[in-house]
Amino acid sequence: VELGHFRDLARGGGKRARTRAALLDAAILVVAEKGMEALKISDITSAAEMANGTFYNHFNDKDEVLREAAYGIAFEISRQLDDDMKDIVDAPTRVVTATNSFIEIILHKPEWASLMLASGTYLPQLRADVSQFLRADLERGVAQEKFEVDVSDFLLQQIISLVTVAITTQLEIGRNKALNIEVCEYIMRLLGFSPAKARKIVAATI
Amino acid sequence: VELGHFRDLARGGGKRARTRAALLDAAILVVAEKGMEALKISDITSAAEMANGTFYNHFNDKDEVLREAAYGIAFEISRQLDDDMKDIVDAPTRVVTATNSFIEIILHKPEWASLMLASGTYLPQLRADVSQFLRADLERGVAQEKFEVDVSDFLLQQIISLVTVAITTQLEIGRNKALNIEVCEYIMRLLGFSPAKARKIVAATI
Amino acid sequence: VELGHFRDLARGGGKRARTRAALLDAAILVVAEKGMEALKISDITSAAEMANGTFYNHFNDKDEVLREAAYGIAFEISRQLDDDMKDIVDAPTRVVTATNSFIEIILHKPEWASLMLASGTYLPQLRADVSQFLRADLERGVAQEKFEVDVSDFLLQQIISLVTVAITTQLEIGRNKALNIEVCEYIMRLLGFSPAKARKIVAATI
Amino acid sequence: VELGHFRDLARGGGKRARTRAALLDAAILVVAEKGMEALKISDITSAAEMANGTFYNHFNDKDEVLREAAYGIAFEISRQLDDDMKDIVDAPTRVVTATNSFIEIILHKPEWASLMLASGTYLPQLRADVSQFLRADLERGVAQEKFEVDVSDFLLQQIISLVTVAITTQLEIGRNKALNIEVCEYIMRLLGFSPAKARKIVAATI
DNA sequence: GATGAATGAGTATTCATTCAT
DNA sequence: AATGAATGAATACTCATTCAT
Repeated sequence: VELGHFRDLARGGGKRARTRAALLDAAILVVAEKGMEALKISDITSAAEMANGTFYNHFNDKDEVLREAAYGIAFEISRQLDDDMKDIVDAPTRVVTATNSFIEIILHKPEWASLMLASGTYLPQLRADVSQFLRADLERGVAQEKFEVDVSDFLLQQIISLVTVAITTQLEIGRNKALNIEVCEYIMRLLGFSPAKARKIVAATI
Repeated sequence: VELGHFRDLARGGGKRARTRAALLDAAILVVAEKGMEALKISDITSAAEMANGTFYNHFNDKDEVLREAAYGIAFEISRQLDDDMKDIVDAPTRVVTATNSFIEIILHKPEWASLMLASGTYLPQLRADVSQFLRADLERGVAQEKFEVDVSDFLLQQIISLVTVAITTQLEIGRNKALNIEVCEYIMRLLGFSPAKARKIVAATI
Repeated sequence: VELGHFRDLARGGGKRARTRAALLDAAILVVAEKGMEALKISDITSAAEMANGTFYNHFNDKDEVLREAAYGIAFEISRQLDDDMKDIVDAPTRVVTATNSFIEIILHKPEWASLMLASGTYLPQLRADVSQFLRADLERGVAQEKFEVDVSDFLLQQIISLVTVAITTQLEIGRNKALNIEVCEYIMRLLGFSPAKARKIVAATI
Repeated sequence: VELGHFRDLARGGGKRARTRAALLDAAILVVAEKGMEALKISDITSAAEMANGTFYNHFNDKDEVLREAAYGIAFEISRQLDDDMKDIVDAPTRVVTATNSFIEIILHKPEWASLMLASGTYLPQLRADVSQFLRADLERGVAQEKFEVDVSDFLLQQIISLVTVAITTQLEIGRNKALNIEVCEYIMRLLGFSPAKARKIVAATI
């Protein structure tokens, strides 16, 4: 059988770690199915095929398990993004690659999507952490005199919101590569490139 | 005392209409304070200084009162926007004006903001209705050969998300005219204008 | 239009009497549709096309309107039964006639049935009042040396229960003359007649 | 202390089974005290000395607990009746024995009576199940050329209603053996026996 | 007298949390 | 550590009753 991400990490660990991992995986699945609001502890434990009381041996409350799951996922996504981007120096190429890879990673694990998107609202710290990577690339682009913007939190939020829309749209209507290209072009335009230049950069990258 | 929007409309109406209006106003306030998820019927009735049973004389459930409140607000916003825009023919000017006015209207009634923003998720029909105005202006801009985009639902969602971020940011950090200018410039860039042209259009408009 | 029984009686009376009568008629209808347990005051007033507050101008509570309606119906049934029986002296003939007529009257006004049947449980006084007519005929039959029974409350209840079953069965499966004959024969048997004699008496009467 | 019927059955079972049994016993008691209509979940749980939420760990709603209690009681009554009747072949003797034993069993457990009697109305299936035993004995009696009747649902209802009256009367005025004899004689009369023969059969049996 | 809006006590139901086993 | 039964606070919703118009 296919294990969830956390159970996979916990393979070979102790029983406690494996139980905990199973709860984290279950929490992710349940959020994907029912959303964060409708989430019940008993949904998590029954998805993990455990007694409901077991939950409290590992977490104090709903928020705790969700926070931990969200950070775990975010960490894994960062790891994969780092992999994809470690040799790229050109800032526009980095931003386009990051955008496209991020969307692709999430759409390959759609059960992660709900939690990630909701965390934007529920876990401001997570959003801030994630933003730092983007901020670095934007500042790099400004330094390279490629981007014509002031790098600010507001700008970061704007770009993140464009990416978020690209993800939610594809979760609704199904995967669609063209939308990835489209959103990358819009981001490039937003960063100061002309439509033609934006198209060229994106086409050269993904 | 200052009345809420609905009580204001209901002035001179019958007792039933006034009570109903008070509940709509109260629902808006409570959503602004606690969010839509945490909303309890008893919050609404106690904010309206009524017995909880009174709620059910006027609405069947939470959704009904929220839907009605959201549509009422949307209608009022549309009315004001129409006012601001009735004589503008240039598409970019229309888009910039609409964006700026919309943000200003919401920020003048911050208690409307939560409901409006949440309605994007909860009332897809409302979002679709509102989108039509924007779509018309985008298509006008394409016809005028000012905008270099394909008008699609995806594009509409992208632009709406930029505006949404501008609102939520100002709700958090306080009103800031510069952000209105910034988001309008980004939208102009996204629609195909160069940074310089975008700046000029926005500066000429707001 | 056809009026209910009480409005019919109240024709020509004052407005107050007519409103009251309309409520009594409405109560009967609603009991017939929903049963006594599910009965709501607002059901009665809306069936009577009145405001719910009007109810309390005429009755103190549910029980009062139901009691009054039940007695009114019982009185009307008695009147009709008296009519059918005033010239009959033979006790077995009286009992068979009463049984058959009672069932027929109720089945002609099926909206009366629910209230009458329920009143057996809810209004012991009504049941006792009605029983007196039957008791008189039974005692007459004993005096005539036709019935071989001790007349007791228990016996009355037994006979009434047989009649009740005949009514409820026909309310469920539809009217069926044969069941009237059958129940009359069973009552005659119960009162001491042989099956053959019972059949003859019933056949001669209805 | 004396346990209720279900707790008695559940002795030695697990905690879950015992709690469930306690709720079933409590439901029976509460129905006996207040009737089925007035029954509240909180009545049941407080009679069982539990928190109200516990009810929902075991039953979905009122109907479910009542249905289960009614079937449990009916099963126990059947068991006892079977015991009393297993060696009796003569149909009239069987009917008289069954009638008398049924009444006696119920009057020994008066808290069962309300539920059983109400179940006639609320659980048509239960009534139908119970009727089958009576039907078998009536058909046996017809085959033995002892009973002069057509066996029909209507006849079954009639006899059941006579028994029901015998029970309710004794619940009201106290136990009274003579009424058992009386109702058995009436049933025998109804099945075609003369008063004298009916008396003899009943006297020989109980 | 009639109206019907407002009231609020009463009840069912859910679910996070505890804790004995 | 895991279990899962029990708990009870929280909340939605109903409807008899009141009372100002």
